[in-house]
Amino acid sequence: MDLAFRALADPSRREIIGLLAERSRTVSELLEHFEFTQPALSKHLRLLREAGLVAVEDDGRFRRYRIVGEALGDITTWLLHYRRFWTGRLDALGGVLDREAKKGRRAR
Amino acid sequence: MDLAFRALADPSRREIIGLLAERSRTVSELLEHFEFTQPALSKHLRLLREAGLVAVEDDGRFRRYRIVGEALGDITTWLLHYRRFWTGRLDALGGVLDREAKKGRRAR
DNA sequence: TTGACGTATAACCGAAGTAGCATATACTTT
DNA sequence: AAAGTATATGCTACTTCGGTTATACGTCAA
Repeated sequence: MDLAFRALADPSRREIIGLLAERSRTVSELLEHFEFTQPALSKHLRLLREAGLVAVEDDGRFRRYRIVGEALGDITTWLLHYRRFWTGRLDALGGVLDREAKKGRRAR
Repeated sequence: MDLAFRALADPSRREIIGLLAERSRTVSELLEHFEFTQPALSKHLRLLREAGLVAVEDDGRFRRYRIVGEALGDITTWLLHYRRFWTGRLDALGGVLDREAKKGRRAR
């Protein structure tokens, strides 16, 4: 989990996750959204890969990145152990989660 | 959020959160659970403080630490935007969260 | 008031992370 | 095979991290 938390500690990498959440993208597509250089992006992607947060797939001469949910799930599960500490938000959160849980059951 | 994610990237600091989740503790109480020195612990605690994850209160000559939920809530909320990526776990998670949501409603 | 206790900070260390530039690798098209 | 495009890695300089020892400071007890 260290790697996942560390990877998400950087705003650019969180933004990458946000972009990949919309749809999978190649490196050059991702690059359009950032100011920094391509090697810098590749390094961010490597960290995200090593943290298990994203995966790559060869796509001709491109490399297509996508989100891998498991690592995100791991750390979220860890965090949810402490959800009672922000119970002020439990109303809003609870609503969302309750709906989500129902959806989950329905899908089963 | 950078600081919170970064603070949680260290296993010792996550353990501190776990200990403080049981109950608030003084520095020396926390120290019993670790191998490293007191200054090392103080540094971890400083990072957790700066990330807004914990707060201190003077208690005579002791300093008592406790969890502050808001920062945990912030990052968890961020992560939950991507929960659809680990829907395989949604069953187990959904069960927990559903119960939690019900408890929230009951407590209201 | 003196001394022990509890905690924080400072100074320092080696290891590891970060950013920019240059370069290597790999696939595609001609 | 050559040239172009897409992506990854190396290198170097700089910063940060996690730990240590030494020390400062406030509080309590005697």
